[in-house]
Amino acid sequence: MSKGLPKRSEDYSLWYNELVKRADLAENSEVKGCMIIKPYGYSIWEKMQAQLDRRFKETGHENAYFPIFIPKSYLSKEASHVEGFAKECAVVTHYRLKNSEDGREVIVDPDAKLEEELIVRPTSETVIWNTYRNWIQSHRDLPLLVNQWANVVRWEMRTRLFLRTTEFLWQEGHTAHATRQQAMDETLQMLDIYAEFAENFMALPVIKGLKTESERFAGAEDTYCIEAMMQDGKALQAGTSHFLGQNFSKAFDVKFANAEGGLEYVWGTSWGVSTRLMGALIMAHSDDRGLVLPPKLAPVQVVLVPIFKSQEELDAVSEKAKEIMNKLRAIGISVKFDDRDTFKPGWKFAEYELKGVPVRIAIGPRDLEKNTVEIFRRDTLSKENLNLNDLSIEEKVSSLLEEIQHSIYRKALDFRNEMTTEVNSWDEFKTVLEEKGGFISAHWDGTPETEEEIKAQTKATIRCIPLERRGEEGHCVLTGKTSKGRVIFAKAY
RNA sequence: CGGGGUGUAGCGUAGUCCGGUCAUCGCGCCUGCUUUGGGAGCAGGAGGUCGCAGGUUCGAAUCCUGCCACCCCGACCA
Repeated sequence: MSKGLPKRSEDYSLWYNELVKRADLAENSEVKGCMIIKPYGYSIWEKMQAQLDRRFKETGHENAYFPIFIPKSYLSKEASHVEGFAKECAVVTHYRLKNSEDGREVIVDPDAKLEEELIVRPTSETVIWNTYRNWIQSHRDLPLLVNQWANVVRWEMRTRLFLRTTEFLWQEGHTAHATRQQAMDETLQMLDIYAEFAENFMALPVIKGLKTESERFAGAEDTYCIEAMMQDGKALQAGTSHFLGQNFSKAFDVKFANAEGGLEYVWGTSWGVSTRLMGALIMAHSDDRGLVLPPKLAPVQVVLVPIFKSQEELDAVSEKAKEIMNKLRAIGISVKFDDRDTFKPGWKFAEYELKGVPVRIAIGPRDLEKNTVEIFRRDTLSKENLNLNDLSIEEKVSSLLEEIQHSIYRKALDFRNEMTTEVNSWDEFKTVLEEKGGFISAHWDGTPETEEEIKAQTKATIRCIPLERRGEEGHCVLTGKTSKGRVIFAKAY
């Protein structure tokens, strides 16, 4: 078996799957469609969680936890919500097991049938709005700004590690407001938080936009999203923020007494990002050697690899390595010193590249003589010899980490720009989509019928109507009818 | 649920048409020696109801029947 990964350019899916497994991020569970997130992968998710959670708290949100089980009747209360979710849910019908007659296996006890089935949450709007009815009476109870970190289950037909798994981890915010404007402000605020997180921490450029009616969340009045481009030119929806209007407050009868003494339905939002972000992170930056992690999310930012032949050499090198490690840790850089003698340096180099550690420092006997180290950056694969007499290692590493963070963002942005094409005719649309891929910026007549027809012919969907688009009248790329502006088309995950 | 594949050691595989020293090879694992600045070399070793159940045969990984599981393409989708 070859030790390298499959080539990204040859088989993108195979490359992705192998990378996820080999870099120790996750693996398929024996339970179909479910994923086991391994410790290394989970530690990246934890870093993402920490940053997002910090921003949620800074903007006044609090965490809470709601049940995983939803009585079936709750799901029937919001008509379009039923449409959107009813088909893909796991259902609990019984609450007890018993031994079979011959005692050789465990069976579902037929006597333990639930009167009302419980649905394993595909999302929590219904349980939460059912609860909000009791929490909200007055305008003084508003706004109610709650987030929960949870798992949800959607019984998808086809799954893919991180991008679409039967069970996934996410964060879902659910807020209630006194006015339409406040709810809309919240919706857009959270969209901004997602976009900033993607760009500043994941080094992932995203397009903020509005979903079309057919791509809208079931039960929302408007769905906003951030869309990212992967290295194969396909689009990935990386996060959504929904303006729910009064749909759920009406369905669950959540009213408040306003300052004038009148009774009104509250205005809602919900917003979420999931472990799919892990998939986005992996697919956006990685190469044929493995993962490339942005320093701000790397569980290990710097790895120190000693080169030695004997215990004496290791002792001498270790002393120097630990000195460097302490200096780096003192300024908040996460450092791992890998002094295992069960693996050789070359093996370690390859391993940490596979795992995406941004910076590697190698120190051997030759370095001790000259007071140097070899420093390697993962994103560009370039090596440099540093003389420690001439510079401060802390300053060097910390500026290098910043440089890497910036550089991989820039690279992803350049790629996206290069892979975004403005097209003005149907022939051009099909040619570009087929031969180049990526995002296509084109005029659309605004009808679901046209959108559907384009999807049927090309598999491309409207990823979003960008929030920042210049006012430009035009003609629909398919029908030639008038259009108020360009939208982003792409094949999507 | 449609269409196409595949099940052989922890992983990846050869062998299946043409039944008979055929259970192959690589990775990984274990032991020893030599190695250690880019995934080490050599020697030895452990590990298998060939997906399951029947059948044909002197003899089945191989042929036949049934079942099961998984993968890929579609429908579904954060």
